[in-house]
Amino acid sequence: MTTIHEVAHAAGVSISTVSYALSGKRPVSEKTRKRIEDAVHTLGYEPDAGARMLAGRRTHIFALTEPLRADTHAPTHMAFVLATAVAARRQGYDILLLTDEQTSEGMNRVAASNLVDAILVLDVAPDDERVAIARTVRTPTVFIGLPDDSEGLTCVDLDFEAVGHLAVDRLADAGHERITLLGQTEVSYRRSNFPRRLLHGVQERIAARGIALTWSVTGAASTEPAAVRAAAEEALARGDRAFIVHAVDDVHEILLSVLDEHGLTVGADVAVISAAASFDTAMLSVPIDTIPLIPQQSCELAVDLAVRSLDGEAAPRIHLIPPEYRAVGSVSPAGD
Amino acid sequence: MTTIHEVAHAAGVSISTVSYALSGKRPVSEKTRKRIEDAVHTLGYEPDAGARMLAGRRTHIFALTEPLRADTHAPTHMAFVLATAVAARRQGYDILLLTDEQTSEGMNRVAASNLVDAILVLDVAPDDERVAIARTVRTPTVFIGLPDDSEGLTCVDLDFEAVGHLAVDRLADAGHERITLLGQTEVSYRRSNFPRRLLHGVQERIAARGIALTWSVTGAASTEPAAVRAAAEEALARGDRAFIVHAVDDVHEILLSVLDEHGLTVGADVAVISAAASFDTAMLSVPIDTIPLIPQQSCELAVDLAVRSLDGEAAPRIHLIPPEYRAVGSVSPAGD
DNA sequence: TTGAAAGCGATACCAC
DNA sequence: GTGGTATCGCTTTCAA
Repeated sequence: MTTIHEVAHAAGVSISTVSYALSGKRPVSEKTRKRIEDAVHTLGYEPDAGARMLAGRRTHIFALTEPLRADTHAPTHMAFVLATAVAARRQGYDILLLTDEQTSEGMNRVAASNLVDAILVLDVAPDDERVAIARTVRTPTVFIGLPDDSEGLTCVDLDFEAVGHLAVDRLADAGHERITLLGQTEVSYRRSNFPRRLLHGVQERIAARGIALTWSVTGAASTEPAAVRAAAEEALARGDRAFIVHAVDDVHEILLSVLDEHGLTVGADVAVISAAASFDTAMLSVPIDTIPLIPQQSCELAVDLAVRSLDGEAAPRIHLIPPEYRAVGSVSPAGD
Repeated sequence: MTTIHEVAHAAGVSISTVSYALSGKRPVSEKTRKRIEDAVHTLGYEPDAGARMLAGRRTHIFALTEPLRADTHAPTHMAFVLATAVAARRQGYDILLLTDEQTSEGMNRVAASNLVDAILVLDVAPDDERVAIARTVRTPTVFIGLPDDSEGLTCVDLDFEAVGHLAVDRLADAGHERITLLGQTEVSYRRSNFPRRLLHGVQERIAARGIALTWSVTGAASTEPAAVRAAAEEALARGDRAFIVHAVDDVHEILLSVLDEHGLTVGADVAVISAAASFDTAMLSVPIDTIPLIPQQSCELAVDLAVRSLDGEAAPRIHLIPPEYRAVGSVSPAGD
């Protein structure tokens, strides 16, 4: 195993110079730096993780707690995990996985043993038990999601209420006076809080703009596609010609096929907006305007906040990411 | 931060006794052990991870490399990650995530820096680049999956060929002479090797038993359900009354609904076996005999092998897990 | 059955 | 701009 001593010897300098050359925490002359870098390269030197943790006060590891509930949407969840890992790595951090069954035990353990520099919390529930732990632990913690009680916490999330506002505004501006919201599964309105926040945003804005709303909870599209069809059919029967879809990709496809069966053209006869979807809506059979939920955005910001809090910057606060509207032509004036 | 010194002081012993009491590597009298345990408990002591890594030669961390390809089936993949994490934790190990973009770089880095005790490789491709790295690195590596060239490696996987044999045998024993295999997507037959192995097992056995086989590649069920329907319809038109399904849950459901539309009763008019599925086939609308792929099995064995290889046991070799048939009545004699 | 002390391999302070 | 060295907290001989 290559140690810093061997590198120092090969480069003809002391170990402290090697350390400083690598960390950049002290100026090193151009030539010695070059010699050191060469030695590092030819010897394939990589600082020992344990020694670095012990001597420095950084482990260069973040914990990621992810409670995999039965109703977790795997693709979305994976996108968040991946985005977090990539963002962390770019800042020189690795990700240590903390799964269920060890949620509280795991957080306490990694904190007490100084195994990680910070903890990132995924898939936050309204009454998340990890909130209490985050408050007792010394290790900086960043929530990707928003619990009901976020007092004193650092949280990052898409501004779902603003998503609701934005969606309604677009449809209202296009002249629609009746909107159907195809929502998530019933259970997700209880277990998570972002569906509620989006719904709330929508309700606020329809009230302000005098618009009629019908909100339909959808079942899991894969197991009960009939429920989604039924909701779509009823909406059309009611005369609704504007849809906000806050659901998985399958639900979008079902809606699109129902519209197609009725001979309705998206963007002409009927308006559709996909709200807070994290999959690529360009993959749908018909392009749909979208107000995307971008995992990379939330996760990069979360990692940034974690890093900054290690440097003493960053006071606890909630960071709501403003939504962005991406038009591709699925919304047009009503009745045109 | 609580250190081993404080624990030793509180218990009135030396730090070495504390260390031994906790590791159990040296006998400690009952009373002193009790005193130490009490001190540990009241002080909330947890050994410093960095110090432990440096002094001991174990980090108590396993790396898990998971290349998330575009065609990765998220739920299955998550099941494997989760199963690995749980199994590792039970043996006192945490999981460090190594994603794409850093596959080779990551493996080399964690190995060179002694960050992990072993590396677990998920989602193995036939010509996986991680095979070469595993051979150059000192860190013990266990593959969960089987690459084409597995010389000198430790691999764990379901015996997919045996799954093929078993499925054909059951159908043949029930008197079926014509079988349709609804397989995976085309791309997975190129990118992975377990679909090929299952197919091969099926082909071997139908040849041996003189049975006619039609193999259909299915598209992604969610985006091209029509392709799956078509394959099922053709099979019925051909007169096939026995199906082996090696695909995601959606494909199963489509087949079942086609059978239903034709007035065919599973287990009476037609035989269906689900091969190597990792989801719960009891959740399907009609119960189906299954030869399951159990992530927990592979992952637990893999973790076991990793742990054992640290103790110098376990020589490199391939571990194929024998398949198991679970009958629920979806297979019966042909033409009855 | 228990204790003293020598490392483990970095970081970062104190000198020069 | 560079070098010496105390230090981090634990594991593990070596001794008693």
